[in-house]
Amino acid sequence: MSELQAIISELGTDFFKALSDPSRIQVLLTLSGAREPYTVSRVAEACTVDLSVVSRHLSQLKRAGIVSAEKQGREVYYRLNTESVVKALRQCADALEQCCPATGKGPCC
Amino acid sequence: MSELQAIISELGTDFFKALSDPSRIQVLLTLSGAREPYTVSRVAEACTVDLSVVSRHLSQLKRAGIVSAEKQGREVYYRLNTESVVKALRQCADALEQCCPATGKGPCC
DNA sequence: TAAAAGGTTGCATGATCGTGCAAGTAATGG
DNA sequence: CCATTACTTGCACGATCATGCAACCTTTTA
Repeated sequence: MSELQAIISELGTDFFKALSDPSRIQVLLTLSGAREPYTVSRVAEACTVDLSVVSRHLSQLKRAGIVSAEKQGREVYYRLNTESVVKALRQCADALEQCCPATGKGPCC
Repeated sequence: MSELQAIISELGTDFFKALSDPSRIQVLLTLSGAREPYTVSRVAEACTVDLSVVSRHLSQLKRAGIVSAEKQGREVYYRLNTESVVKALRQCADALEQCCPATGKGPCC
């Protein structure tokens, strides 16, 4: 099994699926611009869809490992898992490049 | 508009959507292991779904800029756009990191 | 204890999507 | 020419999905 396949299998398609919806991207961008963890309500303020929808999107992003949640009282604070997302993207890029380097020495190009 | 938003907007959700299906990942992995461009039939041999489905997936990957196609006679040769995909992944990672560096000096973490 | 606030979940609906089969198109070969 | 090969596209079907509303659960507050 190739390096690339191992990485993608580990990530699962859930990672990319989580990034494949405009509303979820809006949620992600909102969190990326936040100076501190945001509550669901706060995220929803920046979105056009219903709060319940935002809640579901946040759950999905959490399942994909893209955000983390911490409950405090009746509020839930979400934050972007910047490090792990960056790491995942770079691992994909590295594995892809290793398989097919720009030098043209790789197997596929 | 943030750097991250600019990059994601330019990529479009089609990029991530193209990577969010197991069959398309199978197509991508097949091409990533290919030593030269593959015809649709050749890709389909490595996949479990119908050839017509593979044809559609390749079209979608092409629309997302992930693969390129070149017609020669009655055959169509597909190859992975390694460089541009790697570039896109790295740009996302860089923009995300710039927004939220691991040093904790960023706005969101 | 009752009311209110913050989130989550059930439900229904309309839309998109993945799939296979069959028909169609284009190029090659007899 | 007609048949074959390589691929694309129309069509139908079942599954998944995004969404909003309402009901619900949990925690705080009056």
